[in-house]
Amino acid sequence: MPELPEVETVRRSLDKVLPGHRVLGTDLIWPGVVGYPTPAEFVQNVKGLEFVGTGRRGKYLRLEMSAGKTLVVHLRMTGQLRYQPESTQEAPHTHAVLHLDGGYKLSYADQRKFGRFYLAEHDAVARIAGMDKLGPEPLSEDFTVGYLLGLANGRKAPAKSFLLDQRHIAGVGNIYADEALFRAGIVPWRAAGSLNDEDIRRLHDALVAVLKNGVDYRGTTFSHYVDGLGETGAFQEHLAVYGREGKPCPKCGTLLERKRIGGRSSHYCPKCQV
DNA sequence: ATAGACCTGTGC
DNA sequence: GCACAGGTCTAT
Repeated sequence: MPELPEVETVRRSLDKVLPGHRVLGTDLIWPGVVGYPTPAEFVQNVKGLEFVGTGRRGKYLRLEMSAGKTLVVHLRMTGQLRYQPESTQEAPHTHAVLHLDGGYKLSYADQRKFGRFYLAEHDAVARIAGMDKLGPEPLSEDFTVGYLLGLANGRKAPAKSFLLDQRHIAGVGNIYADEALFRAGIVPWRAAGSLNDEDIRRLHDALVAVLKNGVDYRGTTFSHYVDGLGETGAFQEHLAVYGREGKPCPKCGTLLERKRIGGRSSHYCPKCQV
């Protein structure tokens, strides 16, 4: 599921309701969800902590807590983090429930069990969760055309794989990479180093625009993605190419195609993208 | 760079 | 039965 726009939408939804709540206790239904520390330590350490704020780095959600601790959550493909009343029936595949004061709970469901929780001191949690090698945030001022130009220079990797590398840009996933390449008119298999200045500028602008667009529409829901209050996104109604193979290109009407690039399905228009 | 691993489910 | 699914890590 979640790429930058989805994780950002989860963050914004939880930011309205979570701060101020204290953790009374945790049900770890499937202990494997805890990446750090041990499941028993996690349950012990999180008890009594209060949520104080939220943050996001790439696809990692940061829930800042009292006592200088941070709970990092990565939803991977099918993770769902929901703030809901204690009385709400748990969704299928619920692996962890943090019981909060005030009659609420924070429930984590994940069909494929890829997502992970990490709890550590504020300044150590990034390293532990593996988020210390992330590239710049694409919606920040750090992400410039010049940065992308220098980064792509000499790279043989396909543009698609180049965009998905979290060390290059944090938070871009399969949907938004395909959408950005379409908007920039670049086929996904073009070597990143073969893109000229004008290509890179278009790619940069397309990436920023499509990610902003995704955030504005509160993410893309195919089957699993929901925000922190269980609401689906709406960007699936505005996708140009992703998941639309065999359908007409919104620009030229040519039938869209799909190819595997770098092990991931890539959707493109054979006429608009070169 | 590609394949396999991690998991469970859906659709053809 | 097989392919495929929003992600990332490891091994070859």
